[in-house]
Amino acid sequence: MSVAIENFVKAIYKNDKQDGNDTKPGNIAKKLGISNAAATDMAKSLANKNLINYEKYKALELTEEGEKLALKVIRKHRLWEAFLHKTFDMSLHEIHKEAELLEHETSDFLADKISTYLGNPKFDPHGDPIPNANGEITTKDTSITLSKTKEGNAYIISRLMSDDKEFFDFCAIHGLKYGNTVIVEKQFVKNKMTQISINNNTILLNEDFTKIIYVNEKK
Amino acid sequence: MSVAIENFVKAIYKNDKQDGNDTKPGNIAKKLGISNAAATDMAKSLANKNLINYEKYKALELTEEGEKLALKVIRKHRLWEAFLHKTFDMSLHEIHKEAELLEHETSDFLADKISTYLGNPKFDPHGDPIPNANGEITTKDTSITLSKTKEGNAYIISRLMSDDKEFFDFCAIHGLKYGNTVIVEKQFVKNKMTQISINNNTILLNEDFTKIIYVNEKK
DNA sequence: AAAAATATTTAAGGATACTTAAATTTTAAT
DNA sequence: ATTAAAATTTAAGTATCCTTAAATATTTTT
Repeated sequence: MSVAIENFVKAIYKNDKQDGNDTKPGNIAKKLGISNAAATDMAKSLANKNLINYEKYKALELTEEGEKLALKVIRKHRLWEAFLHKTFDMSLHEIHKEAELLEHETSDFLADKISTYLGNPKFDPHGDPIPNANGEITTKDTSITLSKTKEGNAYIISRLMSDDKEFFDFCAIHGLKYGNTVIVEKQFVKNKMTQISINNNTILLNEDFTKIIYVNEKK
Repeated sequence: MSVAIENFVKAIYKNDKQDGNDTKPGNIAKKLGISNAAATDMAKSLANKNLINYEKYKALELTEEGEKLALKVIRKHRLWEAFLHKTFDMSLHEIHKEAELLEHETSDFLADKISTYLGNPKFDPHGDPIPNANGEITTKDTSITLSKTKEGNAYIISRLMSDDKEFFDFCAIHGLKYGNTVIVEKQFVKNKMTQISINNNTILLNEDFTKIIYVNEKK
């Protein structure tokens, strides 16, 4: 499948299963940086290939085949991220950029080699789950966003759900990293801000960030 | 630049500097598996982009810029080959296939990371020279093809110049590998065959193979 | 040097993945 | 329930990279 098609099914999958956005053409178009008209065109074309179900004016739905393709691409993306992070010590933003390109030119054979080499990891360095070779993905996620944590508790960062360089740079500077511990000092409910302590520093995060940082309570 | 363009300049470079074929559109078309007409079209388009000099009915010539691009792609290809061979122990044929895809989606930044990781190697597992980040390539090659060796002498394999799976499979089976030693037992000049000994086995190679296996005399 | 063979170019056209602008449908507001 | 706003679709068109078939130029043979 072409790069455009792979990115299209990936965008549908992510909107649907991850970001909780709807999957109408306009939303997919925005995510991919193409016009609405182009998204409608692609939707028809993918329906012909039996990758999605398309009804005019309705949200786009992946078929079983379409979801399989999306999961394959996501698998390759996240395996590359894990690999580049480990092998070349590249930043969260860098690995995302490179993986975004490599994912489309990676054979299933090579993906399996990378996976084996890494010990078949279940999560990438952002904490995103890596589908296995059969397209099975760990979805049972008990973690919550920082915005929903309780004052006084300690949490372990489980996921940094973003593609944004500024966010990753911020995280790198302040030690917000997969596996690290944060203490929630105060929830400013009205202002939708959260005050946390990490590495003995206090920082105040607004909703933009507390909604994409996932954590598990530390016991 | 697009995949098609990168492959086009690469094909010109290889025909010209490596395989000693001429670089008229027809020859490039054959190498790339496209029609002659498509090659002519591309030639005009690349000339517009100042990647080649194009005169009707003449051989295609890379401009300085075009050669730079070709060397960049070749660098990425050969770095990937070296990397995949070392890290995942993949065969000569497999690394070629994968590198053929990855080469177009690899940033200069990542290429340099791979190079550093490998200790900035000058040759890939086929013995092909790897251009450095400035596009400089080791061309002073003192090696000769097996077809030109002398009876009774011992040689070290320095290069297996091919993209062909059958050839690589043959090499793998018989221990014909970069760095290994062969003894030339007999040259059948008339029949253009060469009898060699490797790992205490005697094998007889015809010209198809002796012209793409390069060696250096062992002292 | 002319004829035959070969290679290259031109011409016309197709598929893919986009664009903008206009028309249509859906959704939200009053 | 209309109307206004927003989103989606259709229509027309573009760029890239390919195709086959026909025209033209070059090269080889005699």
